[in-house]
Amino acid sequence: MNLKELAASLNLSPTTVSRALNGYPEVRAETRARVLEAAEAANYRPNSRARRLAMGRSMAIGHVISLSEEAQMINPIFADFLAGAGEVYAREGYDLVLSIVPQDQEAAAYRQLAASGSVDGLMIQAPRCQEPRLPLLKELGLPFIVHGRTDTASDHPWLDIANRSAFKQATNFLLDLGHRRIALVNGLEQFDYAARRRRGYLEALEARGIAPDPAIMRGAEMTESYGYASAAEFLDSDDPPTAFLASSILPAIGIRRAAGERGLRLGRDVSVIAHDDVLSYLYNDGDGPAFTATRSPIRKAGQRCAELLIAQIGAPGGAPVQELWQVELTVGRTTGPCPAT
Amino acid sequence: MNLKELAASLNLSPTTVSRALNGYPEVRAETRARVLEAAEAANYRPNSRARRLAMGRSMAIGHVISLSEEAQMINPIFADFLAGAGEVYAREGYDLVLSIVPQDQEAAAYRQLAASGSVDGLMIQAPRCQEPRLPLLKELGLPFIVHGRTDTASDHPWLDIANRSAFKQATNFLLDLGHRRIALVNGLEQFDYAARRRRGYLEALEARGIAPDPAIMRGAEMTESYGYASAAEFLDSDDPPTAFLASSILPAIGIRRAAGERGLRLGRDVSVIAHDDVLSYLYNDGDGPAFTATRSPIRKAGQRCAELLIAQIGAPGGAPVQELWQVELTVGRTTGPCPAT
DNA sequence: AGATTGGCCCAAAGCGCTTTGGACATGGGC
DNA sequence: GCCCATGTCCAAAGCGCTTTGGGCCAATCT
Repeated sequence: MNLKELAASLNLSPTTVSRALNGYPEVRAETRARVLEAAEAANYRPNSRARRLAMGRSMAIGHVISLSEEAQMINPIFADFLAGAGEVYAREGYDLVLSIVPQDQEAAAYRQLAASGSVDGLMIQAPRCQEPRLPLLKELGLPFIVHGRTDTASDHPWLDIANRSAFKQATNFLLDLGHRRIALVNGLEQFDYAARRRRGYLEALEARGIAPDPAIMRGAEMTESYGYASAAEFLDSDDPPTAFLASSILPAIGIRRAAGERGLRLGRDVSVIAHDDVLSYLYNDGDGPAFTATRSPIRKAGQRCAELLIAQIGAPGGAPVQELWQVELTVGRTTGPCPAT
Repeated sequence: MNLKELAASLNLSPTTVSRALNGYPEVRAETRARVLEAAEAANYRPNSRARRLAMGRSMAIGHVISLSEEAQMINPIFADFLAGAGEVYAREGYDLVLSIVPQDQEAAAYRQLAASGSVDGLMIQAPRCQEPRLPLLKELGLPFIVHGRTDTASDHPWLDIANRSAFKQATNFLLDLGHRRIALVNGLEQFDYAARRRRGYLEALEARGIAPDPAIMRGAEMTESYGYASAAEFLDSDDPPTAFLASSILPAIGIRRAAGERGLRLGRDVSVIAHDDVLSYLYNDGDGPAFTATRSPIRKAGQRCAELLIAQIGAPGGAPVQELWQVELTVGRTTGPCPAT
């Protein structure tokens, strides 16, 4: 059933039917009702291919996820972000077009989406400190928003959390508990968020005159086994840390495992603070693990980014929206005073 | 730059340029080369909206993920499946259209994708025992493939792993180690895979004349905290199990935490077998946790499903492909003989 | 009364491709 | 020398919508 047939069955022109369905005013109320009813009855849905062509818009947002040697995996954090954004897209009538490509085809994927007009906007995740996609995005001329920031001054829309201050705060919290040897189990520090967290950690140490020790600072893909391996190595060293700062709940779980194997209890023998993206399947609350955590729901970020992007597509021009979200430190059961030596 | 302009710049007709670009034979080799070169130089990419309309195909596959009360989360398993499928789509020139909707809009989402012609095929994940989407899918008439099976006899394409036999095998393995009280920490048993796993578990028990105890059998969304809570409760009961069967690594991690808190060591005091979907960020190998596991990479399943679906779209008709993958039990360090009482 | 407005509707022109149905040479076979 | 196959190209007709630019008539204004 297409528009022409529907129009014929109503003895109306396609023009009128189209207008009735799309809410234009120049159609009598009675006629509109008749059209809507017939469309409903026939289960008519305008052909999106034709619609997109005629309107010159795709009603779709592109997400590109690139898999590299280092990050072979689809980051679990992406998934929750996607869920948040996806909810908004569905509500607003946008499609979500997801491109999953090898990293060396990342630029090509963006070009393809833009040049072929498959999407009306792009969602950019996990920017690096020096983000090579930025010049590309300017060139493409599509609306976009970055979840996160970059080193360089930016005049594009972004949304980020206060990573530096969160980790500074977390480090200070541990310092206040008497910990002096604090390990950093960070994400890949080529990513801006990880670099900022490291900076916050270093600033806090420096403010107390503590020299950072590279031997207990690390950055890698945030998996459980990475957290485990790092903690195992640190704890077995001559000068083990008494506290850990982890960039995600996943490595924190690994740290807990390593500690457990060594008979160490979190919050008593070893303290751990994790950044908690509030991943839905790693619920960290209530009766749960209750990691002390810097917490910021990644899913909410996805929602908000989607809203901002859609707003920008709807009304281009204007100053780029830039939102910085503060992060709360919630105290759980994995931190405690530094044990006496 | 569109086709007409490109053609004009080459003193050719749009017809010829289109044919040259799309590899049709009726174009001189020299002309084709000229066209390709010019297209490359101009960074020309055919407008996908127009292309889709003209071809009557969308070159896109739809995935619908519905969030319900019980499953508010985007399942981490979906993410890896998506990654696998996405790789194949990218390689084959298909877009991945992801709809994330509240469960009560699930059917509407499928209808919308189909009736508006946004996609050429549908990927169905996580079928329930009595899957309400199946009649809907038949009605829609789009090619689709189900990752998993259903109770009812089916004449549609699917790909599944041997869940029942895997869990039967795992249960037998524990029984052979002398365990008699084995807890089941399953996924939501409205889903077919979980029901089958339960059946495998029950069959193995029955074969040894052991009556299953509902008090240590459970099914829910497979989170870490679910595994933790279940294990905590079971272990603190009057008649605690000596072994656990978990439907995913995530609850298994929770079980490990509960055991650890109680001073119990996995593989010695308590045995655990998990089903391992080989989620990339929960790597279970090498130096890692090495859960004894029934293992089947969900990502590979995603790849294969995508391949099968695309093949079906390319050549409709023919008998539906149905693939059943066997699952290997890999012995890790979380299982051991039942401790003497 | 004639002129003007506004409400309602329609015909037709795109949107930028692909594809059908030729057109026009050229060359080989008889 | 004629015919037909072959190679190469093009004009034009869609694909199914949206949107522009009227047309017509009843209601309102002067």
